[in-house]
Amino acid sequence: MLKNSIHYKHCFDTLKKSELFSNVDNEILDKMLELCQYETRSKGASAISQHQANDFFYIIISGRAKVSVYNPHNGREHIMFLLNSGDTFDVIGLLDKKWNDAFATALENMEVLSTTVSQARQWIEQHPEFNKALLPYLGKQIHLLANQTSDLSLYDTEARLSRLILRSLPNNRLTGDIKLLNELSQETLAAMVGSVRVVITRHLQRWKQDDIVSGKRGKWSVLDLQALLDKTKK
Amino acid sequence: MLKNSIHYKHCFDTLKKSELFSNVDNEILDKMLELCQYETRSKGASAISQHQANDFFYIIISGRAKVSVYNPHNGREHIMFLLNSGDTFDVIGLLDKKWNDAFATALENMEVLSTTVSQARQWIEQHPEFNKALLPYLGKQIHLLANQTSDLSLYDTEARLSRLILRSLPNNRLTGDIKLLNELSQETLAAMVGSVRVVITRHLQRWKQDDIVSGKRGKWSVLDLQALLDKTKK
DNA sequence: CCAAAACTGTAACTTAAGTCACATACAAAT
DNA sequence: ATTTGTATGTGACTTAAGTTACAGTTTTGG
Repeated sequence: MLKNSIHYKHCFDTLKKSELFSNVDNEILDKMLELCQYETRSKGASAISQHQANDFFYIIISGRAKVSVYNPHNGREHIMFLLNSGDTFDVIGLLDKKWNDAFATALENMEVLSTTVSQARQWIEQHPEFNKALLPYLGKQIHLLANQTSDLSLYDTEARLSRLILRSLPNNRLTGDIKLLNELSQETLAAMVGSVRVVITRHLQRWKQDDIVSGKRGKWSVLDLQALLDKTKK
Repeated sequence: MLKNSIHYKHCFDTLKKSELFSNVDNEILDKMLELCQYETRSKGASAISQHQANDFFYIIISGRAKVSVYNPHNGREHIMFLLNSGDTFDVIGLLDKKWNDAFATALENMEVLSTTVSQARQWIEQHPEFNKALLPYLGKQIHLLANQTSDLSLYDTEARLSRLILRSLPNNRLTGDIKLLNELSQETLAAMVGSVRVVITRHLQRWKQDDIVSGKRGKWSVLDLQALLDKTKK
């Protein structure tokens, strides 16, 4: 991307606010941006496919994406990560060469910066100070995966759904509207907790009967936080 | 550990053969070893407990350990990793500060090197060249977790068990004795695939009836590799 | 070498959580 | 406004995979 691009400042500022790049020196960030392409993806587009995996590396400027794996034999999908502004795809693929099962799909219209995986790898090698941000970022990803693994193995669908919801609540506001529930379809929620749509609907309706949540169809609120907490511990 | 310790050479040689430390310069490895304590753990001992997590960092010299999470409400365990000679616990805890759910237990008598987490972090910061080994090592851990997540979410217990077995087969020898099955109890296998012991027994006996495997009680062999492969794809 | 402990095999039973099918409700588009 | 498509709510049915219980077998440790 050329520095005089109309998108340049926007991208620069976004990265400056991100966890991964905020501490990178301005001049170095400038150089990095020059190596990237500014691209857009429209809702539903797969940002990268299984087949071209490992060829490109993306940094998200705006819009959300899901990273998922599929089982072709029963058509089910599992969503491993939701990616937001400042996130990358696929940082895991930078670490070694064997990550090709997952792929990303745009949930909304997106702006991304793209470069090649080898270029990104080079960049990491040449900027060891970047590891100060990279290692904690990787740590977060690992925690997310570890949580999913333990949830899937140790808890039932009701507990997993309540855990997902509670984890997504902003720390300061422990009740009221549930952003997560209201922004993602039940189908998507199901794919995030490793279940299917009907089961999610069932739990939500049951909770509604028991006055744990209220609302319907994309307008939910938590009424009884403690009850929801109890559900996570079965 | 003092350089004249009787364990010194043994430890040094082990690390020299490990993925993570083999490329560290001898002199630097010497310095590192000086900062570590040589300790032993007997079978069944928890190498580290949930409560003291993040205080100590261990490098395994000999013996195996499991890293697991528990659900206290139903008593079930899930094994996230098996650790071998050259592995560390907990490398994930080095990345950030929020990893305290998992704990390690010795499956056999073990020799370990211990140091503090802050010391290990310092060491990483002071030796950025170490990242060349660390990043792929982290990549492996992430792949393992990602595989577990997708297996748990997308496949049934039979597929998960066959996947575990097939992944553990040495690449060169695709049939014959199954090392993994024969060294781990069915209870342990169950905890690795996110199921319970009886279900594992059921599948194994069913496979035996169908001439896919043969043997019993810790002496199993694969008879029909293709059939086992087919099981992974349901 | 023997007793205790741990592991394995099997059966009967229960249930969470799938599948399938369809009606309804809302949203987007022309 | 009407149509088209997507998302949601609900019921009937099926089944994988849990739970419990117990007997037989092998290993371990004193």
